[in-house]
Amino acid sequence: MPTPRLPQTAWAVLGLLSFPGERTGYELKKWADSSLRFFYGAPAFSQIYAELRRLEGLGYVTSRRSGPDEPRAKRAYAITGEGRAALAAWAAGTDAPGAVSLKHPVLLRVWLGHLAEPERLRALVAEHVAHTERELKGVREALARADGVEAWAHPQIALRWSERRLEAEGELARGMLADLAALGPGQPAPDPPTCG
Amino acid sequence: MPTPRLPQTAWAVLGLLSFPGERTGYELKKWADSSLRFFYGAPAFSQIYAELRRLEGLGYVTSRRSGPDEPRAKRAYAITGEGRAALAAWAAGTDAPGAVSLKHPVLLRVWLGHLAEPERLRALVAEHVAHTERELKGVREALARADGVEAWAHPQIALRWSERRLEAEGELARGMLADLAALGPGQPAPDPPTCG
DNA sequence: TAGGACATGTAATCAGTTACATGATTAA
DNA sequence: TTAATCATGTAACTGATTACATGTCCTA
Repeated sequence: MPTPRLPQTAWAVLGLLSFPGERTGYELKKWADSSLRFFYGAPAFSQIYAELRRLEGLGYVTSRRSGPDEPRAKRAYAITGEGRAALAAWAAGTDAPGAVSLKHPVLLRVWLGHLAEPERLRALVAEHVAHTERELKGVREALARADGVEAWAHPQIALRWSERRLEAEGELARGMLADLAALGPGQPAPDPPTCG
Repeated sequence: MPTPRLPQTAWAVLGLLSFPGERTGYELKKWADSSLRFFYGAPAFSQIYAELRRLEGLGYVTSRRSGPDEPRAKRAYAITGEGRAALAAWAAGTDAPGAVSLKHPVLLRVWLGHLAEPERLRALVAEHVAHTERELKGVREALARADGVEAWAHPQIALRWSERRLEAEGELARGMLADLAALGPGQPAPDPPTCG
């Protein structure tokens, strides 16, 4: 059977399980929140559980419930040989990976800057710089946790990339602040919303 | 009436119409493809048309069909005073703009590098560098088109940000290539997919 | 006169989120 | 004993894409 076409998120969830050990959906979500999210985003709980069910249907993971047979007992998942093979086939796929998708609400507002108060715009970007700083802290913590674990060499590279990318994000925002300032006070204030 | 809660994409489409002139859905799509996409992504044709209908329902845009009354005649849209006021209110909104969303398929594969051939991984990232170069060309063309038009000062800042961000993306990829190389040939080849 | 760009739209589907419900376990 | 965290799931919705249908206008 050829590898079925699955959304990237399904491969991401399966990927989370490709590292040694078995884990619950809840744990997967926590892990995604603390590292996957820096370069791919973290799916909601409900979607992780849905993906796990789909992957189990495909035989890519197996689950073991740890309460005897209460409904909704804790359920730990592990990847199967088949799952590992399918994931490797996907990773090796010679077709181009999908396009990078970037949706940047801050930029959207700057782009529309002609309708905003210059000061408000400046504050928005400044807040983004501060937020980026906080994100950077998060990525560094993840990096510290992954440090020295030989099985996590590649995740570490991804996190290092994320760290540098957040540093760049801060730089970029500061550059934009300068561009905004260079517009000068000659810039007209936005139309008063006295519509007609 | 308070500004209704709309998806960011609706504001983006309305934003496209906030610059002088009236345009068709088709033109909006072309414009989104050549500049909005670098920092926010470009919605599909079908979605642009859908958003335009919604915006017209809200009274934020008006349309003028240029064929007499054939169905599906060319239809040019323009923003209304109400639309401009709503957009300005949204832009000024003190609530935090949504989170930056980044989905990077290349990073997803690098993160899962333990299942791939090192050489394949290297090729993947190298291709990404080449792709980034082509994107950079696109952004520079857009920048050239916007050059000197006083009404496009803010779009220009957004494009300048995009240019720098693509330069950084290339840098980042090259850094990752180095990290990958530093893993050395001591790295074990992936499990042969002889599953069990 | 054929092909490509212009132009608009429908239908089907899907990916993904939010809100909600439920209950066990653990720590203050 | 109360709150937080752990843990799993359903239901409803919606944002957005893909594939398709249709037709005009312009140009090589």
